[in-house]
Amino acid sequence: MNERDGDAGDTASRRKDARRNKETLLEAAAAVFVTSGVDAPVRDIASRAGVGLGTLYRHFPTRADLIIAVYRHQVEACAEAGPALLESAPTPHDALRQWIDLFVDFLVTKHGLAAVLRSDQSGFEGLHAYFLDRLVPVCTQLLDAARAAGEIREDIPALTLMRGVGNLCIGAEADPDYDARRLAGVLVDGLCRTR
Amino acid sequence: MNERDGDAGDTASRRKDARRNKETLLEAAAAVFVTSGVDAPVRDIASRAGVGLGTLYRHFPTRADLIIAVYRHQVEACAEAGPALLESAPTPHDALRQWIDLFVDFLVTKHGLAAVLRSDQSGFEGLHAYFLDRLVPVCTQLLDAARAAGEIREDIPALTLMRGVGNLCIGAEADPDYDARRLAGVLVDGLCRTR
DNA sequence: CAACGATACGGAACAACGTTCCGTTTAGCT
DNA sequence: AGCTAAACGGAACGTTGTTCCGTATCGTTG
Repeated sequence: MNERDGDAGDTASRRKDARRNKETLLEAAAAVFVTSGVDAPVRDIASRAGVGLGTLYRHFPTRADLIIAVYRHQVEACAEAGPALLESAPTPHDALRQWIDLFVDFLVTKHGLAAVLRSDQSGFEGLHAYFLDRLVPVCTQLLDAARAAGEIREDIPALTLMRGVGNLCIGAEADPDYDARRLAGVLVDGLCRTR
Repeated sequence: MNERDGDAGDTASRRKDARRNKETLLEAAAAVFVTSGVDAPVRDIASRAGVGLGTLYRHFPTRADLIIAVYRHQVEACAEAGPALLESAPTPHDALRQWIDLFVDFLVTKHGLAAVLRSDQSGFEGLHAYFLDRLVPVCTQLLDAARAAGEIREDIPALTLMRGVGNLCIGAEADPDYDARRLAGVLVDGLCRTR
């Protein structure tokens, strides 16, 4: 819970083998995630890193911590894109739409990440919480701006929208006929106050 | 695959203990599903029915077959509601909206059913196929009618819409702050050609 | 109605998973 | 060099879904 900020701090360990192993594990995990998805067995990652299971679990007490560590940079980038888009886009609603596109692309790119984001599976509360803590405020900002401009309906909270978009992305990478990006676009369109 | 029609036929077995056990299993499964969700361990269902694992697996070779059998009636009702709504609703788009509401209610009521509908998990292809075979044609009919009336955009296939709505329902039963029904409504709104 | 063969039964056993635990090794300070 | 705290590996545990087979039982047939 206190690992929320910067990588420089928590990678610090007295022993350099520990630091090296953590790094190796991150690389191995990233590699395995792209080939087998985030559901890949923990053992695969450990063996790919040439490391024991105990080592993996000491560095990343739960599978969620590993996923968070692997994708932290990209989540950060997505979060930072929010305010930027708000300035560059013609309208707040356009900014929102573009940001959602970013978010969708991120989720769809990682095999099964979206599926794992629904925290009802035990052990993933951490992942869920991290995503929400970092991205919901950004989404709220975009939504508020669009609301203030009178562009969208007022009764959809950021958290609901994000969970909805996240859910829409589930299984998107497996099936080319299911276009999660377009569907998310439709959802954002539906936010507009018409009628 | 040939279990698709009527229950009267396939429940027929020479031995009445077999028939009785199948019935008991269905009741036990339904009961366990409402308390523990469709993810409930198979052993729970078998023991609740006072029956061995082998018995359960002989009657329902895969967990999906069990789920299908338990919910067949309700799926059927949902499917039949489609054409009816098309006649009773003022516009095709209204019919579509109401039908989606029905579909969402069905999914949200069953704990975790929506989550399990994404067939990427092995063993659930059957469930996925059953739902799709039965409901996609209905949804297609509603969509076509709305398209013919010029009410909605044309580039969202029924399958995509249904998978999207199904995904939106994932985890809805667990968290009162996540309103899948409203979100599905927004999605259907987004289908309307505006701008 | 008795015997027999097909059918169904129960649950032990297997495989795959995440996670825990602990005896062993080793890095880095004194 | 020696010592201790830290990190290591991987066997072992608990929980899944699923398979398998020796045993019990039903329904028919002589």
